[in-house]
Amino acid sequence: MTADGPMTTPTDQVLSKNPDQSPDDLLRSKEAFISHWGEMGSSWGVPRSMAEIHALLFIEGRPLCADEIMDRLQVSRGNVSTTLRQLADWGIVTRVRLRGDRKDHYQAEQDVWTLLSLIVRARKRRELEPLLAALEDASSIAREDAESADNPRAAKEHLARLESMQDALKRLDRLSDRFIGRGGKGLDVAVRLLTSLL
Amino acid sequence: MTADGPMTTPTDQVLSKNPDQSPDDLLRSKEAFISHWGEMGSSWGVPRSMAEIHALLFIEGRPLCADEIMDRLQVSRGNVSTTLRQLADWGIVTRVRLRGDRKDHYQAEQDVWTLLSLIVRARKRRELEPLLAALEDASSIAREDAESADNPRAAKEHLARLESMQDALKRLDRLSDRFIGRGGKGLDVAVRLLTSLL
DNA sequence: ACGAACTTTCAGAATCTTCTGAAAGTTCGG
DNA sequence: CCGAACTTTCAGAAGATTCTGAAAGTTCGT
Repeated sequence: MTADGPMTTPTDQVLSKNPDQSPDDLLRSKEAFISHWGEMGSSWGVPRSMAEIHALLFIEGRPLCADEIMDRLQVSRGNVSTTLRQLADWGIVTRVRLRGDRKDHYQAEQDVWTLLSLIVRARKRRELEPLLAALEDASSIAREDAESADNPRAAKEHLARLESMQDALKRLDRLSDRFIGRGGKGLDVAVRLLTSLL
Repeated sequence: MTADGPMTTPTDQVLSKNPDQSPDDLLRSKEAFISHWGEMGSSWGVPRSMAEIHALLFIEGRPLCADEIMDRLQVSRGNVSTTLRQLADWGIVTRVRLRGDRKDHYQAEQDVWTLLSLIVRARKRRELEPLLAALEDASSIAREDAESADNPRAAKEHLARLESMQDALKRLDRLSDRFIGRGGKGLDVAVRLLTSLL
């Protein structure tokens, strides 16, 4: 610890004397990030408060406890508890125990590419995979039907459409397995690769 | 409801003689596709009925009019009208005029890669770009602050976090411009490329 | 210019999602 | 084992989104 100032308990930053100017630009910038991230989340089917809680943890960088989150974002304890669990399930937030404090603290993944990979992985599991399974079923039905239908032409065209959709999604599915694979750098690598090639 | 007047739409294929077996497997397969696509849409922030209308048009392949959509999916005329306009704005459905019929008919893009590109393009415009603009602002604030703050250390770390997020998203943004760029085959090409390289 | 055919609009209803908060559950030091 | 500290749960409230349907608007043939 370098002594380049008085006691720097991280939380105090907000309360520090701000003699003349700015009504705390740092805080304003954080809040801006939080609300825009929340906004984006909500248009992608992620509850706004979940995205905001994640944004707060990401932008603070340090582990926060439930109470601090409640205060900063004005959300209920129940909501915070439930949401943190989900974020932890996705793997983009980790529970951290601070010495001498019984409270759970939570810290967000700080590497953006790893973060994006984890998000992709979670959504792929929850949404893409079930859809693929369903398409598989629909194709089976269609395939059987294509044999013994009174209109084999229509049945075949239908099957072709289903399969073209299935093929494309399967390809994306397999591809994302690789991105996501080990580490979390897969996505980063893929993006750099494409950028240089295309 | 909404069963007024004599309707002699081409939907009658459904009613074709089905002597002994199947309670129409073709139709069942279509419905399965429609409801799963609707399901997926709704978990990605697309209104279920919008996804279903798109699914119906995609899986039928031929141009359908508002009345046929209303009948098949049991949704209101207003909903169909509004939704079709949005789908047309996204570019994944096109209005088609059929000779000798005053009704508008709508047809869905049939190439899956083109379809996916169009979806990506629309969402990028609606959501990614505004977020990037906001991040730009937040970074400016943070950058100014980093100079004249009482805690330059904290300010710098904050700025670094903001910028790492911004960089990653910008990269994705630029990359998707290229995928989407010409034709609609860009995505297809990118996916094949990656699959062969990774 | 009129009216029939068709489409769009939009206020309010219906529905679905998310959030709250208090009670129940858990954990841990002593 | 008790009680304080903390977390989780979940029924119902609040809020947001989506849908309906009837009225208004548009277009087109005559």
